[in-house]
Amino acid sequence: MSDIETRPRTREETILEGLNEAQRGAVLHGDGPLLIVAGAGTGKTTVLTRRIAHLITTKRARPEEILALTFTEKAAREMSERVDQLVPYGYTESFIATFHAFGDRMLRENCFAAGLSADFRVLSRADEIVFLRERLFSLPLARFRPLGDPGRHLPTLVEFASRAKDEDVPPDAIRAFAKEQLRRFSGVEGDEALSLREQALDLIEAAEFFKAQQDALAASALVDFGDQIHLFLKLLRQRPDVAIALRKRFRYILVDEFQDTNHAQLELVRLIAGEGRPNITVVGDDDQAIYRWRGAAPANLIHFLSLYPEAARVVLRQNYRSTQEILDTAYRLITYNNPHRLEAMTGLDKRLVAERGKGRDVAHWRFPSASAEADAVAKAIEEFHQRDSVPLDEIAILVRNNADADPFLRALNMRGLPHRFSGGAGLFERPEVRSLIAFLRLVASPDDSVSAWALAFSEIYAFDPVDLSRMSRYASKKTRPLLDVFRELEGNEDLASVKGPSREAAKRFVADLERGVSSMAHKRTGEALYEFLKESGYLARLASVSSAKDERKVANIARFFEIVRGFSMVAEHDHIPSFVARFDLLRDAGEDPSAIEIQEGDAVNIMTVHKAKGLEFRVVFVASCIDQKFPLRRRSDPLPLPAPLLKSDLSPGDAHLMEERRLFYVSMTRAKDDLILTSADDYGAGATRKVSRFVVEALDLPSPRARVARSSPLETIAASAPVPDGLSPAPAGASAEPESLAAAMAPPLRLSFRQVDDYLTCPLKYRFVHRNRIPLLTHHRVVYGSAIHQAVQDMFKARQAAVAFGVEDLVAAFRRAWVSEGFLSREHEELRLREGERTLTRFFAWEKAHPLRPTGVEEDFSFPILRTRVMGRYDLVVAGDDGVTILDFKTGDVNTQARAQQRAEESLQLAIYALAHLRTTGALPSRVELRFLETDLVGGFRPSEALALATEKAIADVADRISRGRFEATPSHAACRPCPFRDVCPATAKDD
DNA sequence: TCCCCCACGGTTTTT
DNA sequence: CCGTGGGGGA
Repeated sequence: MSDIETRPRTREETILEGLNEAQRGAVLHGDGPLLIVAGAGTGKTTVLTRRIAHLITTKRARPEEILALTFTEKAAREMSERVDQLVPYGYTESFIATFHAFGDRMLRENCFAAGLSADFRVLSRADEIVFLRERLFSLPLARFRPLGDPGRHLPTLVEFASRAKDEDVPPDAIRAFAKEQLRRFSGVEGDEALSLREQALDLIEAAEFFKAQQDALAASALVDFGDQIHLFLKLLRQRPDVAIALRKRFRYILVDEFQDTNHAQLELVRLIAGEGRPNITVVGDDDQAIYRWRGAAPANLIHFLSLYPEAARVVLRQNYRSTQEILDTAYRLITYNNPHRLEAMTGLDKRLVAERGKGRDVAHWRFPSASAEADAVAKAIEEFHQRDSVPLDEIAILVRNNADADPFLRALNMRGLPHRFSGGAGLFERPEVRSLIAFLRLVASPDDSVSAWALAFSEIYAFDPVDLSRMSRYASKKTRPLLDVFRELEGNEDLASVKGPSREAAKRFVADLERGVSSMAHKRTGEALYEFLKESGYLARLASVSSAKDERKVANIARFFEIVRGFSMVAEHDHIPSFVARFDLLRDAGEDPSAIEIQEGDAVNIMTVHKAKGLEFRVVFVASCIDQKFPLRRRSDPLPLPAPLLKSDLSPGDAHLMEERRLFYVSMTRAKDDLILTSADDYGAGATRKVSRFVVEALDLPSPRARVARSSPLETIAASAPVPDGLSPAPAGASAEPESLAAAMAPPLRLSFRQVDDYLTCPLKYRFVHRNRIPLLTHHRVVYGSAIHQAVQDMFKARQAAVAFGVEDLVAAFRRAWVSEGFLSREHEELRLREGERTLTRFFAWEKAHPLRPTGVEEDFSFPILRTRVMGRYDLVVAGDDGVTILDFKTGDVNTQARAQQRAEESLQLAIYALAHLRTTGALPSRVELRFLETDLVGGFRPSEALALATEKAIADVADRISRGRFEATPSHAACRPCPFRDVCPATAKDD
């Protein structure tokens, strides 16, 4: 140690000095297993790094005998660098890497022993999804019946499979458990038994699926990222010789962030380290385990002690980072996780002792609205920066999820404070990348008018909006692809009024597209895309105007090219159509790499708590501290792993809350000097939000309801701040005059149910579909639905005409109406065809048992509401003794009677039918019904006059807003997810 | 105190 | 769309 003391003290030395004699001996000189429990800000990595350096310099360990495993690449890099600095050789050959990198390398070194060919490939997530999808078609999944879109259930299954892997539950165990459940409940009656049986069946299906997928992957020597570890583990279990060789090779094993590793990784360490007294050091803090959803287990530390009971224990309590006030506040919070904490379980004392003294109080600021909260935080940051000279770099706003950052980003922008947001917010959402995607889509399917529209509208071509709208409407009217309209613009008399610049743009557009299509056959995706960028002149334009914005655009485009290149490496056929297919899967799998941020230098940090782990800042704001946000509401697993197979003994709810509390603990302990928790009453949803229970726990407030004293200097600012809730559109009163004038001038409107429905879903969607008339690509669900519909209508028309019509006629009608468009694959189409035939055959038999005698089939109706004419068509009208019933046939998975009834009661369509019948005949129908063809379920009711009048008012309101030109988007999860304009809509896009 | 209904809101990210 | 959990009513 003497060499250390002669140099000036560094932070590392301070940390080492903080250890008592025995601890220092254990950390630096100790042999055998060593568990270091290190709280926040105690220098975990430093101690580990020191130990590595000490092993090499003093204990004469050879660097290559040392294996150090970390959780992130960043941690691995940092550790390597610091070891390099400490070890006089100037370099080290120690294996310092993440678990994944280690598993990958070991598998490659032992591929033959593992039964893999030497050139096995590591799969991307998208590759894995492709595999899963292919398998899914061949499986008779009960609940996951690939009814509409087989890709829809993939996320559930993929997540299930990966969780099972992380929890280290083999498919066989899942299947065995499920079969046992099935046996137990097979004779038992009642709803609960039924649902347990159903769950068991699902589990069996999922386990089969999971197993089949694994076998398929192994057979083709493709391995997904998680499997590298699991395959390697399997190898080690089966081949003790490999494990022994590794044990000889890596005499020292060190693991950082031990609590963030999963069960499989713990076993990996054990298999390599062996029994006895291996030289293994793990460092972790159970209170900072925040990756449970990836299999991380705070109990790993306990588990380690049970594996190596003789392990030396060192607890690092000396905190060099924060003030005592911050530490105490955070500690008060985390003790609410007792008795499930290491301290409570083992009697260790982990209370942190600050080197830096007491410090200022932890504050909680509450505001009336989210924007007031954001404004006040931005203002406070400005003050910290200007008055106290805190560098912006040293200030962080921590959010629970990426979306929460929005108001803060806006507020910082308003004040001109530089900031960087490391939120994932989407590369694929950037306008410049969207344009490229639109180009690729359009090359792959030239009929895709949504993409054509998006690309034409983009800054690459910048069509005149009026002209574009006109051409688009024309395309829709003539049911031609938009691209064809561009192409044949020259001789088109109907579009003679299209202006010169638009004609130019269309010419360029068509030429670029045709070049793309002709390149498609012989060029790889990247090449074709690059050619497009070059030839369209877009790249040159971006490069010549060297603003920061354009630089970022170029950087984002470059990143997109990396993805294209990545695809090229694994794809068998790298051409645009296969890339587009793969891209869609990737996107469906939730993949969206973060866009480039070019903000360098001194800037405020905004990031999620997960990203902040391991970092520190002088001033930390923990934002949106309200119930349901932080802690975030628990979302239950769509397909839960059976409790007996889980390693945890906690209820899922408790485990979730404790994880969120650890997350809050992590965010609090990032602060060095000042910690401010902020919250607001209103986050735009109307209801007043409760303050987070964590704020109450940490600050020891009397009760969650008590209002925190607004003692901060920000109180005044908050009070005087305008309270825009972000939701209120343009002030209605101000522009009322011209709008009503516009309404009076507008031509009479014709509205169908579809139009009203689209407008209510999202006015912008209405504009896209019914105003701009962007022609849509056929979706397979539409093909299926309308073919079924057609067949059923044919049957009833025949009945009306007293013509014989058998089940074979029904199926024939179905086949006739079938259009081969929009299907994911040949198998998918076959599957859907068979599904349709089966459905119709069953329906035929069912209907024969209680036949309908329709008085009207596909009858048109139309009636006025003020100046608006409402148009529509009844599927089926049946006049009976007790009045008229109007029916509508539906396809789609409605499985329960309750659901069917609910759908009927909420159906705008049925309400419009009732209203139409009232207005056209003077009487309400006695009943309106939805009939679900797949399940033979019926939902219906007797419509009331009140419903009819309410519907009339709703339609009048929609008509009024349409004629006033109100098309503000109302983005929501429910509306945007199934929307065909999701990829091109500016309302879902993140703009600059 | 318990149960039912209604409104709310849609993760976190490693490789 | 649909689970969840809080709030309100009995």
